[in-house]
Amino acid sequence: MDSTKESGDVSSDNGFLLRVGLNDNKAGMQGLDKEKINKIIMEATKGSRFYENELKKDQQVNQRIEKMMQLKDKITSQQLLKAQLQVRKILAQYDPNFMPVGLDEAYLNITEYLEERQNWPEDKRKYFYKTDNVTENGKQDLNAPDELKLNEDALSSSPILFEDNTSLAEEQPTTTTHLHTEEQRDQQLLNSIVFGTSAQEVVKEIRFRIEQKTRLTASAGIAPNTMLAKMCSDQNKPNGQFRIPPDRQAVMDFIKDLPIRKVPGIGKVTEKLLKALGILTCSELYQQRAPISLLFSETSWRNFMDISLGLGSTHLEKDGERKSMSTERTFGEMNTAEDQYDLCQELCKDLAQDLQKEGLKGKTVTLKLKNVNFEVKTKAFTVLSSVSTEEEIFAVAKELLRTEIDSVAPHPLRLRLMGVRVSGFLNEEDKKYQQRSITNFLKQGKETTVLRLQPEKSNEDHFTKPPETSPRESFFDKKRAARQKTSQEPFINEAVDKQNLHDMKSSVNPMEETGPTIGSENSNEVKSLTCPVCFEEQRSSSLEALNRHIDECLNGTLVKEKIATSKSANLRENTHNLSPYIKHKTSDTHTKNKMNTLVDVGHPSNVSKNSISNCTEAFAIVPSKSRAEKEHSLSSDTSSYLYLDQNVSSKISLENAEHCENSECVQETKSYSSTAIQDDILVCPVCNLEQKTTDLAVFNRHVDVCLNKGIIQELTEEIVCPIKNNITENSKRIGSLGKAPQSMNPTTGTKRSGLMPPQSASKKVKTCNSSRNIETFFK
DNA sequence: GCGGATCAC
DNA sequence: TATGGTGATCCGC
Repeated sequence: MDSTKESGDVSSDNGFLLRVGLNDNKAGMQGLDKEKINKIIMEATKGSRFYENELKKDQQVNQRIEKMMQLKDKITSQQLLKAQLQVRKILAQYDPNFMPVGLDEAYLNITEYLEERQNWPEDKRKYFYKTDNVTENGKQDLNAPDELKLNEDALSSSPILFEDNTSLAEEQPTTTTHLHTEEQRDQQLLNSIVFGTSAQEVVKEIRFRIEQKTRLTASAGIAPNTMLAKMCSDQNKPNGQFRIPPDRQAVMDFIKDLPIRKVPGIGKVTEKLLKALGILTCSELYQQRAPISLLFSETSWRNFMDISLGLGSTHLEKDGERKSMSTERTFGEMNTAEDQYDLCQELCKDLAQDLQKEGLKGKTVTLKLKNVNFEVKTKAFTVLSSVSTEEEIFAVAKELLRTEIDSVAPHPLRLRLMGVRVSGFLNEEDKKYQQRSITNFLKQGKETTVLRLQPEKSNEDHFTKPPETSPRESFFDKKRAARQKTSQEPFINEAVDKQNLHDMKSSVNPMEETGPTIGSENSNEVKSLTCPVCFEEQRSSSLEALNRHIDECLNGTLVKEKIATSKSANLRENTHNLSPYIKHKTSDTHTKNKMNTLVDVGHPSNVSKNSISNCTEAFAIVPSKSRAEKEHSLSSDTSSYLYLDQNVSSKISLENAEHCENSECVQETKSYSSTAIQDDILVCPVCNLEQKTTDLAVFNRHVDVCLNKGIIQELTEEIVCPIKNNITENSKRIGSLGKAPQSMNPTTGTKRSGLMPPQSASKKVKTCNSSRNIETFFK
């Protein structure tokens, strides 16, 4: 914000000097001390009517500029949006399930379309292009459809953007119906083009239509899989296409001398690492597979091998659910805590708005900081419930920021970037569940938790003032102090405590933030005392007695709950209903290694130097979202990848049994075993009692009961939603597979199965143990 | 889960 | 060319 203001001032100064100051562009004026002279002029004229008037006029011009820029942003974003829609409409005709990548790329599987097209009459494959003056340059005969690259002159000299022309011939690839005169007819025929039935032809057609419609050119790659298609699209970059036939030899020929950097997924760093091993090309990647297997992770090695063999994904995954959302900002050095908290809150506000637009609630808040030395640091914290509002996010982010500020005190944090991210989104089911449990929890536990807190005086406004440095007493303070054996980062403890407070919305101070989910009304009135842990109403009205009870409850000494150890199947349902601590994941099928045909359509009118007139204009029109995005759009491609499912030659498969092990499963196993399971003994993190059972479903149920005793009944009565997961099977694996290799391919590995609720067992459990100190705390 | 790092666009 | 912004993933803890 400051930087904007600054640059605004600077530019207006410059503008003003342009008006009043010395113009040294004239002949014979070079070499003079321009600045000095300008200074003298300014001084001399300052205060004069002329000066004032010039100033006024200059300001008016500045205002005009500002308005103009706003308008420009508006226009450009609309136009780009329109172009995007148009392109997508076209692509959908070739593959309704095409996969967009970003704003300007897409993968298509045109196998089916191609089959269908084989029998199409010529008329159905004929398109018209419109030009301003056909006769002018005589280059309109697009007679080179057999060339790999479309006649560039022809394509780029058809610069009509059919803005409002809905009767655009391109839309109706039939001939004469809308022609009125012979002349028009001849004209149209002259400007028509028929595309063939091959993949190459189809892709040419697509590119042609895109350009006619939007004036954006595109590059394309056609290959047996997405990876190859993408690399193909690079081959004839500005406004061209390239095809690798679905043939093993062709693939290997293509791959052979390809620099590894061309491979999607291999970036600057990986390139350098491999280079150090003398690996520059894909074939060298294969030759050096032995050392690579020793020097890189299993995942990386597999990925490298896939690359060197030309293997890539052959199915287009639908856009998965979003996994995180963030916002960040770069600025000139910011070093006062106050500014930093303010900015942090602003980011939270923006993020909250974005989250709410998509109706998302997440559990993990991550603060990202970049200092003036460009060093990046992230700090994350996961809450027990979820966050979505500005206040909720800020409550966490603020604490994360506070730690960082404190960590360098008394020096200031010298920041150049700050960002806030929310991840760990709840699915619909979780949302319902959380809402229920939180409301119930609060209903029942609110008063007591309020009472449990130490009185506090401050009226501090957390949102605008730097928070005090001394941690406040809170719900868990005593417990923590008593139990904490390992020394923890002070911040984390504090944050956890505060978050617990926050979760319970149990502000001691009514002036303090009160979340929207629960009002603070009556929070001072105590009618009954209910233990927030076991939800049992307490007979004694003595707060001390209650506190003692809570202590005991947390210690587990009061928990008499006996969990049945039977492994009855219906536990699965219960587990699900209560809270899905453990869920079985389906393994993603590793389909990657089929040799299929993939096409990559298009680059953007990559503003190649020779087609600038054609493309620049179109690309200058870019959404207003960010300057960076604009620049990016100016320099990159609208590529679409076409995927042809022509099965081919040798199927080189790296698949083996390990692929059955979904990486998430493995990870779950690992983390779970590191938290709750040790040597097959399950210890409830709430009551701290050893559980006799080894059945995780049973164990989970116990944890549920422990945590949500009051709510459980209600939920089990109301929600019946059987799941298919085989928990028993899963639970058997857990513990024994703790060190199973993570074998998924990065492109398919960590995608969540659409059928499965995203909350994994480990996540839930880990949430309970939500941070290291909580874990310790419970122990 | 956390934090650092890499990568794509 | 360098720098930004957003989102995803991996890896070692």
